[in-house]
Amino acid sequence: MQTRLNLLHAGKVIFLKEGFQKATMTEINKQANTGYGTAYVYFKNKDELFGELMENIVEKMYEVASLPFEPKTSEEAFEQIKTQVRLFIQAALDEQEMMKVLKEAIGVSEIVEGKWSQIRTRFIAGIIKDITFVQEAGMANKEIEASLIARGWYYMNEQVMWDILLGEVAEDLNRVAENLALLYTRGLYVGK
Amino acid sequence: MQTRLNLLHAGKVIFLKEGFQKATMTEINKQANTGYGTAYVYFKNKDELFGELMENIVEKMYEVASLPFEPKTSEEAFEQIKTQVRLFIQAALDEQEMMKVLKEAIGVSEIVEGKWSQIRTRFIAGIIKDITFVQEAGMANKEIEASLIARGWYYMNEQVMWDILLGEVAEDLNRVAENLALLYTRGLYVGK
DNA sequence: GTATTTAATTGATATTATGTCAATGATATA
DNA sequence: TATATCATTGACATAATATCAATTAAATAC
Repeated sequence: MQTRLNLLHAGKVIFLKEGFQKATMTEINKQANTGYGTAYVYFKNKDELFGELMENIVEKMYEVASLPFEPKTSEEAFEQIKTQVRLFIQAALDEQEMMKVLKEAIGVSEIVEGKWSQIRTRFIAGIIKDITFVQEAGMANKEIEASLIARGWYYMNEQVMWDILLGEVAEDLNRVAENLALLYTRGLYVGK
Repeated sequence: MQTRLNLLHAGKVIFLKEGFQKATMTEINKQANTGYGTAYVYFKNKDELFGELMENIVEKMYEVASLPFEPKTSEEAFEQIKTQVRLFIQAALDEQEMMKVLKEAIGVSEIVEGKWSQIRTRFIAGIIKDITFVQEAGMANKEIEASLIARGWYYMNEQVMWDILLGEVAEDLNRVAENLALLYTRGLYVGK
């Protein structure tokens, strides 16, 4: 349906210009050259319209979350983890402006929060699998509770990603990935 | 001023009952037995009223953020870090219900987001100091960039704290603190 | 080619919340 | 007791939402 696509496109324009909270259905309809009621025919509300707009981001994130991880040595693990951190942050940077709007929307809209939360869940599930793998291979500390550490490790990555996105972290992507992966694999302290 | 205190108290009641977004000035005034306009005399808007209500939480968090950290050995560091994780999460749990509302408000209100962001900044600054201290004492890996790792470590703690608050993490506080501190100090992988 | 059904579009309407402000009421000071 | 100051109020203008009966357009039948 052309009108629907017009509205989605108009929505993107308005969301990028105004941010999530300030964007209004009135403006989106105006931008799409449709009458006020029209947007409500195709979308329950603003949240749902944005929900559709974030779908391709969701897909890309799912892809990153399901990357394979089967290192044979700790060194290999370190390298692979570094790569995954880079890919995760890079995926966000590829959609930087929409991601900024998305961050705002997560805080405001139940629907958007729900979708993002599913991304989180997938990542964390993936990391739990990875940790269990290296623990069983004898590479990793078995005292560690995979579900907890997976959560912590994911959050560390996500939040640093938001900071980079918002320009609050100066360091370049490689250095960030290197540091995070280093802490994760080797810990902060030297000499056991 | 009594009216002001009444409004603050009423605000707390309504925020706890309705959450941040659903709470309205109309309801708060009703709860305080004041006319509609009165709340606007004492507070610029809902955000500012909530901002005042979160002040004691802010204070408590600042206290936790400025706890001393001068370990003499890695073992001592581990213990102190574990304690600090526990204190941080416990401080949040002490105000569990208000913290839930706060989490919602962070996403919605610039004012609240700003205040919470200052808490973050203080914690991260404190952690940078702590990392630099142990690096200079030769206890910690000097390749690591303190500012990056401080950020990551803080975020890991903050997000896990929110999860515990919302009942999304089953493990008990000690186990959580133990695991996070373990990852932070020793890393996930064994045998260098 | 016209009539009829079905689908798409519309904007007026009811609703709900916000923030402002002139007017009123209460209290302290001269 | 008069007057000045301060506190309180609720009606109002504004802005956004979601709904829906009415209109317009398109597709199908005859």
